[in-house]
Amino acid sequence: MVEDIQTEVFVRFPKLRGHEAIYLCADDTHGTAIMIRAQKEGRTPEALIADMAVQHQRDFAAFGVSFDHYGSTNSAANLEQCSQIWQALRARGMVAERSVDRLYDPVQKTFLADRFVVGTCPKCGGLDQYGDSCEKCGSTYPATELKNPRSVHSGATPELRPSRQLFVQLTGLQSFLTDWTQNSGALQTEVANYLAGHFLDKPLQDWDVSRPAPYFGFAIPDAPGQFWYVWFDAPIGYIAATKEWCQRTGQSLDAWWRNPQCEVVHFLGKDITYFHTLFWPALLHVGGFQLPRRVQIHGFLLVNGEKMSKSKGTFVTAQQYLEAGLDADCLRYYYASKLSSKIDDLDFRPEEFVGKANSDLVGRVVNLASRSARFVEATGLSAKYPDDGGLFARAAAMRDTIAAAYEACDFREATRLVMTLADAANEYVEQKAPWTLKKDPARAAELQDVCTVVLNLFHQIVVYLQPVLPSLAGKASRLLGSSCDRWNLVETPLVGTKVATFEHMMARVEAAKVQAMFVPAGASTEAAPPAAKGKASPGPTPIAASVPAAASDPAAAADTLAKEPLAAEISIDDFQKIDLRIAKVVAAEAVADAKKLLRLTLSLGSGPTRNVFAGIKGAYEPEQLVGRLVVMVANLAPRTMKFGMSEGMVIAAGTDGEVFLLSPDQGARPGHRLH
RNA sequence: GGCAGGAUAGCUCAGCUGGUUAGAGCGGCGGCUUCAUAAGCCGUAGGUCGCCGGUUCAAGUCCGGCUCCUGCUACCA
Repeated sequence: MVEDIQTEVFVRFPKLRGHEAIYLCADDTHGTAIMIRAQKEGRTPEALIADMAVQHQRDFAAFGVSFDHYGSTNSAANLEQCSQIWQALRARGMVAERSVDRLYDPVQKTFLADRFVVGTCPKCGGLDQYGDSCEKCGSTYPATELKNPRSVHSGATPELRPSRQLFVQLTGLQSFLTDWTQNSGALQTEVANYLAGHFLDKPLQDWDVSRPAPYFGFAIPDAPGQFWYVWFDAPIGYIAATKEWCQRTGQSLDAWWRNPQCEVVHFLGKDITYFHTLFWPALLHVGGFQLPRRVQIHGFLLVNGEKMSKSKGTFVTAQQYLEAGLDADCLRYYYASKLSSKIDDLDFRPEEFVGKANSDLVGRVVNLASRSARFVEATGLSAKYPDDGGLFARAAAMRDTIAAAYEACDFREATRLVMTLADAANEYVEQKAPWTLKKDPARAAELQDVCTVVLNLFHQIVVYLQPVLPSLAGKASRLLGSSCDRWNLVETPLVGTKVATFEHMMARVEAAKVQAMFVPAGASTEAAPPAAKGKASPGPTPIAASVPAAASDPAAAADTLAKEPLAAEISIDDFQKIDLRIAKVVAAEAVADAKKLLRLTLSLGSGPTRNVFAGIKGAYEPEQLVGRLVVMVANLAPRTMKFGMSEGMVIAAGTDGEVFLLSPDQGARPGHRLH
């Protein structure tokens, strides 16, 4: 969402200035991860990505992010563009073919990336290490050297199988790419240096762009059984999305992608830098398309200085933010006020967020309208713009400086500049004290003049912030009876117009709501080992999850005990009757006819998996459970339920309907007994 | 291990091509005000600019070394 808001602000700016600009985005849908997830959920990848598309677009809409077109890389238009670029690569003799040995999961019938294989480190004997390197001793090795290797997906022992792969040879474009990355100005200097030092200092390696079936993606037309690697078709989706937009609006694709007058700007996260700064420009070059004027790379979103991640429970979704009752414009402003053109990570700090929203937006900006509009509801604005000591002119004169900051993606600077205007305006209010003027009927004209000045300054500020706060701009428009959607409105004061009845424009942020956002159902779960996404968790990270506010409150804890008093004493023998085991969630799905139940497939490491019905539907999404470890009662007598046999029970904590699953510290494996 | 980036007030950061008493916002502290969504205004305290050395009339700013932090990368590109 950081990225989408950043891009959105960037796009609204030229639109505000009267330029023709379009904002395109698409779901990146292909690849192994999606395929396997769909398999686990027992549906087709197409069904999965269709759901994701709906969910993504709903979230974006809720944050005022308005795309001109939202596509998918799994579209006919994209297949067509991919084929065209592929032909161009073939025509230039840039495609090579050779055989490569790859690890293969015989159960899932799929080749495995190294991150999808875990086993024992060949150097230090560390358990459950990835196929590329050991996090315990730091050594690296080929996945084939891993002892007791098993597939993360199925647990099966992988086999080595030869696979015919297609490569794009990039050496011929070395000088072109060197020149573009170092001299075009499209890249941030850190990025240009990174590329120069990592890739361009030696001959570029061939790029492996094919994956053997089964693979969710596009079949390569002239290579049976081969699919394009997701990073081949993903960026081409930019062009495909443009094409779909062109078809809808009757425009020509070439007028955008092959027009030197058209500026293409990409926004992306630092994790996918090289795809967009080497392979992508290479593809564009070969395909005869316009290269991006700017590739703007941003950092990750942190929470309180820590990497935000699902596995640590600090992951907050757009939906959670909104469900906590927080305002979309506040987040937009907060992000904008922290984003510069650099790659720095963006640290979300709750107190700072509350402060910025309340002090900057409510206290300084909206407050301008709120402390002046009421006085002129009856009279409207003065017919002639009064002497304001040069305030309006000074604010108008700042337009180019503010514009330059937007243009440079330095939104932090842009919002800072605008806030200085709000400060000046509040000082003016203070000085003129309209509340004093109001008491003296003889000074009615003066009062009207003062409010005219304040509301005009407010209007300027809102226009300047329109890219960041579109919703506020709309409300200000209704108040002032004038739009706030053209940059040059800051140059001419509004005079003689009516002023509508003042209404609240923005709610103050309550700190409690921000806290609530971090404690959604199931947030404090330690999700599992290296499964799904194939990204390493950095180092040994025990359960660092956010602690529910209530639990850290002694009073609430006492209350909890009162609600559920301690049970009668038992002997150690009694306890040992219960066989508690660590289990891994292999699959999870909602039980259609049940209100509370999820059907879990649990693995104890070996032996048959267990089918367990757990009453946690209200607290956990099935997909967030897959791959994580839980604690189960393994020797509980099986019980026939309406929906089938339940062979065990999953342990969870909570009162009053709360459900918090338990997770072991890192290192515990499925099958371990709790003693 | 390789590479990149960073280290400036309690916090987040500005400090361009080296040049007067190192800045901003937030926070802290003191006061004023009451029109406004307990909002606003004024004042004030805080820094050996990571450490060591060098160049210079002059260095946070350039050069060398060191320490620490972060990220990327290491097999797959």
